[in-house]
Amino acid sequence: MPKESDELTRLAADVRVAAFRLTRRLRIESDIDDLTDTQMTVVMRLGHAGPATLGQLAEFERVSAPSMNRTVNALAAKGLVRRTSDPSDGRRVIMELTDAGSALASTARARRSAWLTAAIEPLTPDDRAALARAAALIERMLAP
Amino acid sequence: MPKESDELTRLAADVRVAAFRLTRRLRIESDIDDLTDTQMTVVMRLGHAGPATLGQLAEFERVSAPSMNRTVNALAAKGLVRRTSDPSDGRRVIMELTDAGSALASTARARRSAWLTAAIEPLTPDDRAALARAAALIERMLAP
DNA sequence: TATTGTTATACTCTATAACTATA
DNA sequence: TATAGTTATAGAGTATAACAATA
Repeated sequence: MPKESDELTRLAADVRVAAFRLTRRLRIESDIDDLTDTQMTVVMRLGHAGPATLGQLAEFERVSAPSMNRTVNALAAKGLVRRTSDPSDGRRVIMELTDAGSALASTARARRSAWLTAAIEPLTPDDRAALARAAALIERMLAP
Repeated sequence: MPKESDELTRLAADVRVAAFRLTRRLRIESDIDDLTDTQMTVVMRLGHAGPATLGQLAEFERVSAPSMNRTVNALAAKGLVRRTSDPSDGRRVIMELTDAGSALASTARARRSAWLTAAIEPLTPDDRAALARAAALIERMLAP
């Protein structure tokens, strides 16, 4: 009979591997020409979490401010992101998606969902419940 | 009462978001100085799936052969990866981890597992079972 | 003086095209 | 001729340091 800690370690490894593989696959599904991974990540972040300052984006993506500035410049040049100044603090610049940027985020989201929805569709109600529960558990783990 | 398809879409979105967030967090946990994300990914791949040719690595990581060649050069310069020629086909070059590379992969794996194991440890047996089942389901979805 | 963003500069990652060696 | 890998060159991402504007 395996030790309790062995089971834990095994489960952690299984969850980790599943998350990495699924993420990789979903990223492939949502691949969009003319946008690098970095740029796509920022578009998805703005689409999901709404407008953000340059510093917030840099911190979340864990890149330097100059690096994020460059990425935002590229997205702005493509007409996907718009800069507006914060009325309450002149130092701050708010980044938000343009209509084209929102549309692109929606398209990418739809592609990802399409693949995953098709994969989930044939599952039994019990299986689906397990997935739902696991997703909720992970969200709880990640919560501050 | 929501339509069946709405539930599906919602579940797919929840699973997708959970996988992305967990992956991001796990990547941060395994951050190791002096190795870029790309380099670390290749080390983990070789550690997990064993030796591979340059072409196989490039295809799996979805980068060009020259790009992967450069990454492998960097890893070889750091003493983490070793090139050996395929005895059965002189064109091919097999990449494999050195002892130092294997050790580094183990360290990264341990760091990731440490965080996730700690997060799973306080869960009830039912919750753990849901995670295990979800991980197995995802592996099945990804299977060819 | 501290914070937010930007510019300057240098190094790494990436791709396409051209080249070498082997099948 | 086709395939696996490498080298050459150019464009994009990244970081640190220095600068500008606002709090």
